[in-house]
Amino acid sequence: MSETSFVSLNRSDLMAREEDIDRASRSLKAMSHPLRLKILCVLGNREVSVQDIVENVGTSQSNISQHLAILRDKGILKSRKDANRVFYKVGDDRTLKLIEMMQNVFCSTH
Amino acid sequence: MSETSFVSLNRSDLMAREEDIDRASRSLKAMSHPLRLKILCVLGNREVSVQDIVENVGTSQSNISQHLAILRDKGILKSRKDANRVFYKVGDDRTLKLIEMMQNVFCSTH
DNA sequence: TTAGCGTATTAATGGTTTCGAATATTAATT
DNA sequence: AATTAATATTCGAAACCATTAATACGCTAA
Repeated sequence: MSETSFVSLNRSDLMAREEDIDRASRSLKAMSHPLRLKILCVLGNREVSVQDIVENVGTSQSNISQHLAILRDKGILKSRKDANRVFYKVGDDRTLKLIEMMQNVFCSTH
Repeated sequence: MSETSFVSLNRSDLMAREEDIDRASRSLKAMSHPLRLKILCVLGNREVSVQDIVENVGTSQSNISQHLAILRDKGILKSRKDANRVFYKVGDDRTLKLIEMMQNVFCSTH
């Protein structure tokens, strides 16, 4: 009875597991910086060079590079080197889907 | 047929505007702490008392209260006082939808 | 080989977040 | 009025994050 009324401790809840929570919050945290979110929006489902990201996002190359490193290290972006340049893209379909969904939720032109 | 093809540098893009980006990143940031994400998952579409949140999330009352304040101040939660207790719920449908979508994306039991 | 481009790294600084502990507030109960 | 219950607030220390500036690295082309 002390387990509260109907406020579900139910372990079968979606996202009930700590592991899911931690994974999700790590990803969200990585995405929740304005520059990083903008990077993700610039990328969308394409593969874009650092150069182009810098131009489109609008901060220094060094700053972009650091944010890209964070997104890469957290498993959100993948990179590919081609000669002189490095191309980034969103690493998996789940994340891409989440970005699209955030656009749905947050974008006013819509 | 909407978004599979390109997601572009095009300035008419969804989430192209700084304002959307900032709003989105503020919300994401508020949601991206493990305890706060867990609070949101415990809430779902229901209204739950602080007491029950404390029991279900598992940290001190003070800590929960601080996290609830952050979520409330950022416009993610709304609260209602009933005598001695305070009940919280997710503040708007957009946010609720986002939470559901994150569950879709991140939860393994699924 | 040198020069130059594109990208990454490092270090220093300043800013923000987090948590525990203590205390305050408010409402109900005795 | 005093006590207890539920929630909120404040403070300070530690940890963490972001930005700039400077520099390094790796590649390509003269």
